[in-house]
Amino acid sequence: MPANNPLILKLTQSGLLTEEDHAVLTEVTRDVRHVPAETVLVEQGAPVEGAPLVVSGIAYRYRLLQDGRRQILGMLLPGDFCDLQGALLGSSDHYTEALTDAETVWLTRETIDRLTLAPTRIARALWWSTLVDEAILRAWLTNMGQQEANKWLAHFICEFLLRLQVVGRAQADAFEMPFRQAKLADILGITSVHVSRTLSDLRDRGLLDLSHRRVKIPDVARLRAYCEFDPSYLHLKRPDMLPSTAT
Amino acid sequence: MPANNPLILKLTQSGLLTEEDHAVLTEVTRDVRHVPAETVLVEQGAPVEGAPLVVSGIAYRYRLLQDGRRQILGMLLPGDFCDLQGALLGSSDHYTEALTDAETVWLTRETIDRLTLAPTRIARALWWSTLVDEAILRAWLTNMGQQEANKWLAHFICEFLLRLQVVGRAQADAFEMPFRQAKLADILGITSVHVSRTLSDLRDRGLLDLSHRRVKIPDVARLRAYCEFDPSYLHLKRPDMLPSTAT
DNA sequence: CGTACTTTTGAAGTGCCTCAACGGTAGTGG
DNA sequence: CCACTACCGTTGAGGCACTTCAAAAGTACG
Repeated sequence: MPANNPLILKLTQSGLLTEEDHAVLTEVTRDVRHVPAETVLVEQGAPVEGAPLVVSGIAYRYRLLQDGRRQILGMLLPGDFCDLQGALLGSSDHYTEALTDAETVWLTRETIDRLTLAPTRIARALWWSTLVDEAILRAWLTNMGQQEANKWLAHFICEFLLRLQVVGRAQADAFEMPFRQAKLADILGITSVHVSRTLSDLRDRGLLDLSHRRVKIPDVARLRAYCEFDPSYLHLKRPDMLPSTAT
Repeated sequence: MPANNPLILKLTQSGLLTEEDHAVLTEVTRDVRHVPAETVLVEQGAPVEGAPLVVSGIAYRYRLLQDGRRQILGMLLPGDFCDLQGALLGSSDHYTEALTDAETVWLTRETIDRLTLAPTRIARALWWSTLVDEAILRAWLTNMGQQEANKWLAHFICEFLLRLQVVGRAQADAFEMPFRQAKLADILGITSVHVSRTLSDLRDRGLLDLSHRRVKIPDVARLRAYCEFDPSYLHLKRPDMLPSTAT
């Protein structure tokens, strides 16, 4: 794995890691495996042995209801663990699936125990990362409960843009949307028909343009103000960082 | 603090603690402080020093929007940390407030560091408990996104009943509801008017009776089936345990 | 250039909201 | 024990956000 190991990039945001920790993390994330899009990485209910880590590409978590409806619970970017929760709790309460073609590293149960039971700062940094995941869930819940669809969609775009920028997968005001409107609907908890109408509405307001899988934001500050986006819940060191290299 | 320390009761569910760990936890939760209902325990945005633990009574987390609307993000029962997240991340992204009169213990930053940076199983058990909190958030998000109000309300009641039973605060099919319909509305993300109609609907179906602050469930299995309640996400050792002593 | 899939648009229906009034339920003081 | 007061919960009527069903238009790919 190259020097810009996304796990190290991410955990550095916790401010906890030392140089030696970098070496340990580099060593345990050596064995990269390629998976095609739509591969199920973790199955709901099944006992979990080890934890997959996303190195490149994007994955997502979701839950299924009895009638087949689906709620997407989170997006996993490079540097994110697919299911550290499941590995530590013993079983997962949701599915995790590759959204795009992706590269993953599977940490074994032994490696996880070694990292999390040892008196290192790595354990705390990994804990930190699950706490940030939890903070994102609280933000989603707030939007789902209190905001109408266009503000909630705008908020999701603001969050996704920023998270992509952190790992160098977005420009300052644009990025490639790696999924279709049907999945956006499963994220927001609305129908794909309404996603289409909501996108038209935001386009008409000049806040957001999504076409040909590409999101372009005319004025990021205005979009943020519109949906009350406050990035502090992501606990980034540089929450207003801007440009970076593209995909 | 008595022998039935709720923190120990809760963390025992993780299956990680030894007898020595119990002694350590007993020692750090000695200094109980009483707070009246509606006391703000953790403020959104403020830097967090130490973490309050609920010993008796009930607290809850919430977020405020600019216009004053509120989304409740979780209920905290005896044995739950109010804001371990905030203590570890450095600042909290939401408010935590006592719902009823409550007893709390404040763990200092030093104690938290000692417990979470040491190579003990306590650190893992505390991490385990934040992961269960996260699993509850995923369940709430799924209900909020995919279920109509009466199923979501029923699901919340099933979860709350079970969590109260674990700490001995509910009977097999009934419990005292410690809050009014307006707060139930802020939990579910609907208006209090609609909470009232939804409760009438569930009462008419014979699934649930809430009156004079007391919830009575004629047939728990039927209510669970109605809202697709599957308690595995709570990661309890005995998910179908039933009776216990009342408050 | 056709085929399959996504997105858009329209029309009608439903769940939930808003506003407003009425009824119930404590708690307080006479 | 009864008034008075202050909420809380219930009910009704009308409106809006989102859904459902269906068809048309746009897009990607062999």
